[in-house]
Amino acid sequence: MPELPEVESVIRSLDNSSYSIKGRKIINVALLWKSVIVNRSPDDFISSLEGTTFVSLKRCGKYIILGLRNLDKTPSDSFLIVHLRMTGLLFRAESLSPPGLHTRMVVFLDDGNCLRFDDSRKFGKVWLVDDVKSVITGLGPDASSIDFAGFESRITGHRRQIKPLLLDQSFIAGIGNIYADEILFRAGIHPLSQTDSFSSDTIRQLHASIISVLTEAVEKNGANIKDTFKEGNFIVSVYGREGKPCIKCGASVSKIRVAQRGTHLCNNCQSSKDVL
DNA sequence: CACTCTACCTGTGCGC
DNA sequence: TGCGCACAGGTAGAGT
Repeated sequence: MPELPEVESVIRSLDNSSYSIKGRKIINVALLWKSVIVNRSPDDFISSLEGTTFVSLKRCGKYIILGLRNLDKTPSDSFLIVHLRMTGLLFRAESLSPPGLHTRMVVFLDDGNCLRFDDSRKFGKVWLVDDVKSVITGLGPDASSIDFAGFESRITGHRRQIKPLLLDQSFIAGIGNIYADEILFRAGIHPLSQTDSFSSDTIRQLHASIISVLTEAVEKNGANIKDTFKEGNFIVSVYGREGKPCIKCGASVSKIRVAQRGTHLCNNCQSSKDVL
């Protein structure tokens, strides 16, 4: 389940010292499941991509933004935007390698490689736009780099349960279900806590946990959880560990539902005193 | 505004 | 063995 660290890892795998799609020209596109494209007809999508060259890669929250330029046209800049949702995989492969059962799109490059989008659940989405803002609207500041003052001023404007707030991409961008549980565990905060009950110390602790958990996970190329395509090395503390001993106190890790999401916590370490 | 529910999908793993 | 079903989770949109 790609969240901010996993998406960051995808970008780094497409742009590093041993290989980069930057400078590669698109010579052909195969759409194996047409509905993956949100905002264009398949023919328009393919013809608009062909002949363009990748010039930039960046991440906004969980969105992957691939900048393109067509040297034969004016205006020439466009953006291929990819959201992996839950099971999407975006990776480089050799053009001659056969597509998989769940391959939805293949972008063939001029160096014998291709950019492949696989997605078993078909939740992932792809856009081709001239203006990134037309897709990415209302996204909050990036969770991996938000400063304390900004975080504090945003959180004090809300009266909500903390876990759904962390998952709200318009509040801060990049956190998903796994890292929300990890962040709240590290901060010692119960996921049902009401944000308007937080002391300034609690807010400071929460902000520090967001930064430290995401920074460590990015450094380790994402979470080490089965089912994620590319095994990272970040070891989770509570996610998926229900019934197992808490790594801090040894009590049994609990699983509850919060906002319809499976939620893991240690009742001993994550104080319930702020819960209504 | 806060929250819940549903839809979108399909692979997995459970109980019977 | 195989069937049915709950479950997994990111996001949008409708409803309470």
